[in-house]
Amino acid sequence: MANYIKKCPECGGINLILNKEKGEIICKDCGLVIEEKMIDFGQEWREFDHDQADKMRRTGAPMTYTKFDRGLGTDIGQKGDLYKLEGKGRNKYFRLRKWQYRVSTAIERNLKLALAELRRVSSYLKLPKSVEEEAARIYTLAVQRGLVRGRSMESVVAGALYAACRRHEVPRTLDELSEASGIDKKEIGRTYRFVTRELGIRILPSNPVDYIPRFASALKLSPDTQSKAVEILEMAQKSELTSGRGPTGIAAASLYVAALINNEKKTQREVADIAGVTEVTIRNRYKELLKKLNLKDQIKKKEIAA
DNA sequence: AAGACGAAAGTGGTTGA
DNA sequence: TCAACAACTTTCGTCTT
Repeated sequence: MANYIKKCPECGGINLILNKEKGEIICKDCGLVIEEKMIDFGQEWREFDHDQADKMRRTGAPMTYTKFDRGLGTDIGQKGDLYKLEGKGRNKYFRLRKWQYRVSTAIERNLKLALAELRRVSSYLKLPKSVEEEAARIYTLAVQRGLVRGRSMESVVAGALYAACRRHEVPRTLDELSEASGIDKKEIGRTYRFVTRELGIRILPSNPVDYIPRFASALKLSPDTQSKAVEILEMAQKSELTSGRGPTGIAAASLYVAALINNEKKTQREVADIAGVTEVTIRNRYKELLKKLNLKDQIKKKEIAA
């Protein structure tokens, strides 16, 4: 797995960090995110249950859910799968099979359109291929279960993408999804919750740390500040300042404080815009951070030194 | 003049009876 | 199903640099 890029185009630094899971290469010297869309070296699928496992584990040519006819139309309820199912799963499959027989052409048409849309949004957001795959799979499952009925195709696509991002710890905010897909934020949230609940997809609360590199890069903060922010974030988590709070707000506040400490001051407004929260939220988090951790000292010291 | 701060009122979502 | 509730936003006035 070679690193194709040897030097940072921004600063010429050679200190490049490869983040496999997020599909990112980050320059350690200037913090520039060089490549976000690179191939993912890890396992790019998740297995919900054993028949999924059989389908997804593979030797030989890869199959992909981003192609509309994969997993649909031709092979639901084929012999091999049925033997491995029992009870509820078996019934479900019989049901699906009958259902699918009737409307398979409609589903195919739907999928073809939806996956085109999915690819469009995904590339707009520069999401790793692995996330796109996951989203495609979620969407496929959703269609098979008839969850799209009564909802716009686009919103389900957006919801699936959002869920896929979360599962792969490459979180995008609802705002970003909304901008990319042109769907109302609330609508995405709604379908996202609905789909994940119906499909029994368990999503961990997103970790604020995952937002840091992207925000830091967008704010052109030094890698030093970036790691400082992560440090602060970890301290905050230990002090249980993070539970129940919006992860983006916490990430933003940590960055803001880190920037202060490192004399790279950004205004609250700037940070707030990038993170998609308001200044007020940053202030509140910021206040809590100062109070619970003794960061005050660190900032004071800097002021005196300066 | 711009940024930081905080109070007050409003919004959408979750929770628990 | 409804009301209480927490988190977050919007708006606005005041203080600081």
